[in-house]
Amino acid sequence: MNAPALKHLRTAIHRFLKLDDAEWDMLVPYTEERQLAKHELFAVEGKAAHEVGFMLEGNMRHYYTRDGEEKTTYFYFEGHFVSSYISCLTGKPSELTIEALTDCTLLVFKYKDLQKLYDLSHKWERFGRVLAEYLAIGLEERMVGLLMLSPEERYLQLLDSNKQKIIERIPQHYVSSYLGITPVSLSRIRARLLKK
Amino acid sequence: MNAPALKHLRTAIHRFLKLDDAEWDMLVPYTEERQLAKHELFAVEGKAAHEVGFMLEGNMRHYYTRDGEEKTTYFYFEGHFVSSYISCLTGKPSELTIEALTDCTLLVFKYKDLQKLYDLSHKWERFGRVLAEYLAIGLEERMVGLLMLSPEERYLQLLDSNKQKIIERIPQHYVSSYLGITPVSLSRIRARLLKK
DNA sequence: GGTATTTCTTATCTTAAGTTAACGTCCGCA
DNA sequence: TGCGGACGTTAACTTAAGATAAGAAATACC
Repeated sequence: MNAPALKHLRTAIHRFLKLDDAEWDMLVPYTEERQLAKHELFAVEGKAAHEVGFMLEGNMRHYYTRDGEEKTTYFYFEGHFVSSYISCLTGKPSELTIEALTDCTLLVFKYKDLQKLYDLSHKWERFGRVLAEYLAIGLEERMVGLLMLSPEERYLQLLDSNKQKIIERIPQHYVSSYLGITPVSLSRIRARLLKK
Repeated sequence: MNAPALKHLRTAIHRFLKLDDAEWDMLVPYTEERQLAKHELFAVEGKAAHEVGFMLEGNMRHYYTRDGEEKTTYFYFEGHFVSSYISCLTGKPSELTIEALTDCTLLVFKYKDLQKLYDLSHKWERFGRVLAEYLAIGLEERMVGLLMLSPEERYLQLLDSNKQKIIERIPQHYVSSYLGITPVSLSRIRARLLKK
């Protein structure tokens, strides 16, 4: 077992709620470290997803496909959970694909093992609740941004976030589709902002 | 106690998970029926929210305010839960206002009472998880629609949903801001569609 | 190191949405 | 019942984004 990796995960979980050692130990045997090479996939559209990952290193994106075009709607960074979570929850085929943008290191566990913990432990069930609540809060913020801000404002907001350095290293056409605009449009917005 | 109202709520909860009578009875004493007149508010921007409602009758909207302008981002219908849920979760002041669009009848309970149930009962904790997951799934769908569909497609999608009849009775400028466009724009889209 | 591919920018043209304003209709309320 | 305000439509104009294409820059890969 990779102790620093597990410690990293435990710290991340503790941002949601504190687990005592016994509770934490329930998860450990189910975790497995995994490497993904750049461009490898963690979830594939059309296939039901069964796993949840925790990002130790690297970053990933997820995208939907429409009319043959990929629409990137989310990025994952170090310290985040990564999963086609809705597919895990519903058991239906994933509507999205998750791709490694760089070489990545993950801790992976199966969703059904997490469900076992939900069954066995009220505390883990609570973790599941708080995780879903956290997810919902993030999605709500994102949605409000899409409804209330212009593409330019959304881009500035993204740069303001603490992920600016990483964003700058992500291919721009992925960022543009995250913002809901075309790559050409983002390029123009950037040119406009430079002049100011 | 209003038995049909409670039955309606129980049925709605059972869509998430089944409660036995003892579990259900834990909630009942905390519920209270409430009438809201058209234009009355259920949550107010700037004030922390403490309540969760269940809609027995009528419909509501929630909106954010920006530059003095109201942006409607959600509608609530009969059989839905209504709450400034994020404010309840975080304890922070609500960023949104919830307004009755028609006279409404609600069953209301306090979020802190729900939290008590979370503490007392694994099963209720699970309800909280499933509710949050349901919320997240809905928000994800909404977000993907905003990113991948044109305003016209979003409007058609909204009409296709099972709420068409109700949507048609909601003032159009609320619908337009739900779609992320101006009232003028929605009016043009409608004119365009009529010609087809 | 050099070639091929991907990515980003720039330009042109088209299309649609934003803005503002005018007008008609409907509705609530005095 | 009549007045005032809210709502929806239409029109004219402005602004910005989409589509397409071409070229430059960066990157990947042999």
